[in-house]
Amino acid sequence: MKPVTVYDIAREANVSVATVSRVLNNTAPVKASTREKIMSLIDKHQFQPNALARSLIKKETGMIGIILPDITNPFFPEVLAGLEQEARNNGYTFFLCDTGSYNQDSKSQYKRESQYLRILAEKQVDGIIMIGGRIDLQKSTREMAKEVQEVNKRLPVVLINGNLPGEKFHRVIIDEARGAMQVTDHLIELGHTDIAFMGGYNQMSNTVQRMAGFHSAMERAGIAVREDWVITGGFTINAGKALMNELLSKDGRKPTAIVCANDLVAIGAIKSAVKAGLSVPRDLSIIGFDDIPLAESMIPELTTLSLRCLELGRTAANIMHQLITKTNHVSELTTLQPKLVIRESTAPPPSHSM
Amino acid sequence: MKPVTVYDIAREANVSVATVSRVLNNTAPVKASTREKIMSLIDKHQFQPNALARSLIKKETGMIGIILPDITNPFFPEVLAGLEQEARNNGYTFFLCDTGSYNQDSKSQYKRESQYLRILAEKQVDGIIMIGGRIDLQKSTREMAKEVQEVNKRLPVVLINGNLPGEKFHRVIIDEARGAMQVTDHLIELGHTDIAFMGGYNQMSNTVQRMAGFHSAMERAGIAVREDWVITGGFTINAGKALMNELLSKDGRKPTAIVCANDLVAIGAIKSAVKAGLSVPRDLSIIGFDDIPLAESMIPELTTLSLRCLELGRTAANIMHQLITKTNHVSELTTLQPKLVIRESTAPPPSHSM
DNA sequence: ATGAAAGCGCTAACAG
DNA sequence: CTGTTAGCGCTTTCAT
Repeated sequence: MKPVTVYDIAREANVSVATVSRVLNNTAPVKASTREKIMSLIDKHQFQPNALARSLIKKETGMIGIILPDITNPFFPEVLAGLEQEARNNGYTFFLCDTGSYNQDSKSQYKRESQYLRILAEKQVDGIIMIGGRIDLQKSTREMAKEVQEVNKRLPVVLINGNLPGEKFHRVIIDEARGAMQVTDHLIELGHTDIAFMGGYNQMSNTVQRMAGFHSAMERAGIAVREDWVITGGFTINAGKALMNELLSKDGRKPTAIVCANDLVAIGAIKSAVKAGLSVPRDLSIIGFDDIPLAESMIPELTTLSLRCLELGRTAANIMHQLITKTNHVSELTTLQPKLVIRESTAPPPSHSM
Repeated sequence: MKPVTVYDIAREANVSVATVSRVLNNTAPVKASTREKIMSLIDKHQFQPNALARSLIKKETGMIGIILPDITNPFFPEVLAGLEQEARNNGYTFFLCDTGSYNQDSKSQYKRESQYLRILAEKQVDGIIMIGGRIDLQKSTREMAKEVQEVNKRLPVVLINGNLPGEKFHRVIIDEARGAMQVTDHLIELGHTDIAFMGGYNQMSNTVQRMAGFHSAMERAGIAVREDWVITGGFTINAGKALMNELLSKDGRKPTAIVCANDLVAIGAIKSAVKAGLSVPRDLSIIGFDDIPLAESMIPELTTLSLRCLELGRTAANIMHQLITKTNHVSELTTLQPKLVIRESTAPPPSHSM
């Protein structure tokens, strides 16, 4: 069954397509009676204007592309929810492009990002938001940056919690180094001195920033960092488990507290620690990063740093909207401050007098 | 800066647009030398064909719309990942439409579903996949069903784990009643007789099915169900907490085991139980439903029923692809069998001799 | 207040 | 192997 078009409506209403278009878009006054007639015809035939044709001429699609590495990591849905909440009111819909880092080598992940970048551009999205992936790399190749720059020339690109060298991008980020300092300070204030850092990847900028914050807090407190207590290996629960096992298997003194690269790692770490017979936080304090919804539901409830994912998403959506409509000048960088959330997984060290 | 079009390429290559189109789509042989020339021009100008124009004429967009109620519930990202994995290879991209049930009354959720249904149709998606929302309702209004039927006439609709009255839809579902029976049987085999059911909503079909499975397993074992131990109130961690508190505050005998409507509720229930001084599973066995990734990472690890989310997504993507390409006849209903995953949150009841 | 006509950027006959 | 031409369904001047 052939879809009905403006022509069908126009013919049946004895008007021109222009008039139909006018009532569709409220773009010019139309006599009440003809408007009525057209409206009822639209209703009768369940007419739905073809958005492709409209977008083709109007040069706007109301579509925003999101490129992210792994939708099953709870951090991303949280940001997405923020994006959606905000952008919905402005009439945008989202293309979700998951590059599927979870079971891929990173090379194919970046290749997939390139693909999606191209596809989204071809589909004429009004803007692209990137989270994770190549924009989290400490050093991305010239080519990887160039691709995004090229896209950025044609349509607005907003980077969430990441960056790319070269030309400046619009970004909204959480001050991660500062967050890591807050987290570490909290541990230090509790009396800890034997503090480890766990998780993430050395080649990723978020990890480097978090580590940097960790280091400066330690330094400021005059505590030496034991480099063999700074171990990386991923952002997943399994990574946390493995890293904790690794840490526990080392000879000699054990840390009394651990700063984790994110909540998932912290959860894995707690898991392994408990399995090894340790009590959290009595024997070992563990602190996360992100504040995903599950953090509050762990036993013990996870002390962590809120990255305010929802606001991150909302802010990005807002900026994107500004960029698309070009209403005001938008500052290149928007920085949100994280917030320490003290719950149950941290306490004074065991040797400490209470 | 004006985007470059096939015309620009054609002019500069001294060929017609048709030839450019031919090399773009490999739709007819082109002399190697002219192909080369065109290719290099494409590369030089970073030409990207406008997918809107192409789709307008080809009547296919490679876009699939997904309508779901809450992306922050980990069940959905898991299904999404499955969809994406499968559909990516067939060249589809996804529109994510989150109706945001998390902080809305249900009325505005359904309104939002209607909106998205319309938007997706207008954007000419090749198909729509629905999960949750109105298709989970025990009784949906005539109107809600009609809307989807109307859409289903114009383009393929696939329902995941739900249904709608009236005209038949293509569906892929998990046998939830059977799953609830497996879960309950597991508890019964452990020696439990005082078993409660917790979570979900009475007006939702998934809850009703799960309850039905629970009831039939109990009946088959000759155990009477205490109706005041069957309590509903949502699918979230907070719902689980509240319901557990409610259960614990009741006078008289307490259940020794609880079947939860999903993992999130189970997590909340464990949380409250532990807070109340109970040990899981020593004092109380708790069993979930879904097997979200976090289930394995709880302490204790959650015994649950795998809904095989990934496969659910993959299967749906496959079916959708068949429907879109009309390659083979696709059976209306595809049923996946769930799988009991025994972990740590269930054990024999306390009074039971070991 | 309305209509005629010219595209938006591309593909697909049809002709050569 | 290549060019010409007619649309896809809609919006938008420019007339009237």
